[in-house]
Amino acid sequence: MTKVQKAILAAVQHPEGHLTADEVYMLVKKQFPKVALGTIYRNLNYFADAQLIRRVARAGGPDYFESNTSAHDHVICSKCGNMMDLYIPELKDFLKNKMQCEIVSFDLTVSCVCNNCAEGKCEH
Amino acid sequence: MTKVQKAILAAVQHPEGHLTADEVYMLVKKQFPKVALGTIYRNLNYFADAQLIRRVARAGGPDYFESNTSAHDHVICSKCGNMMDLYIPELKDFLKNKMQCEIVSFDLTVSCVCNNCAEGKCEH
DNA sequence: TTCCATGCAAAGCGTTTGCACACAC
DNA sequence: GTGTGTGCAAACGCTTTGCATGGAA
Repeated sequence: MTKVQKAILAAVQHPEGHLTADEVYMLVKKQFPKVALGTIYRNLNYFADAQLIRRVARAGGPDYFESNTSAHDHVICSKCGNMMDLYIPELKDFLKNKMQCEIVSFDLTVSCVCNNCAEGKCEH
Repeated sequence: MTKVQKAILAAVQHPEGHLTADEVYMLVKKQFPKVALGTIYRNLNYFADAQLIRRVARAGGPDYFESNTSAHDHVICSKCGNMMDLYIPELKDFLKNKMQCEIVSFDLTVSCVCNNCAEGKCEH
């Protein structure tokens, strides 16, 4: 693995972090000023295919990349836009009972006002 | 309301239909050959803002537009790509109990093999 | 005449890709 | 030397936007 690749992986591996390709780009650029955005994308896709990281595709905005590859969904704060992990282990079975076809996968994103925003102390 | 606007609305109002802007464009073009894609988008957005239709945003592909504005989610067949409506009335309360923040909205898309594809008689 | 919807084309955004170079082994 | 990762720039798909025209009231 290349130095650049290590830096990209390290950037994404921020725990609980959900970074856009551009944010990864900015981080890696500090260490390797000549790195190209294409390289970032190429390697993020490579890592995602290899299941080392997970790509969280979003409509109407850039995709996010996260190191948490375990099955989970996401919450996005409608005020600050911060993305957080969401674990609902029972959801899969709940859905399975509602469908009349075999579930291949599912994608849930909940939008809500995060506690920090609700308390007016959000730093995002 | 303009003739073009009526044609756009009529195209989307296909029951159970989920059309991309481009598909609407093709349909309206039959009636108004000089119509522009920008006009399609402008009016689809206008209608969506007015709650006359609903925009179903998708990551990694064009958005869909549907006339069904009631609260519901979607199933997409992983084989043929056909999109269908999904009604799970209990889902909202189910999620409400799982979250520690106030839900603003949520978006669920289930991917599965539709019955037609499973039986090998899918026309899509 | 006034106004707003339209056609057209250009630009926008996020992402991918072709190509030649450069580095590591 | 051989090969694969890289920088760079162009192109991509979908969508939005600026602007001048045209049609309806």
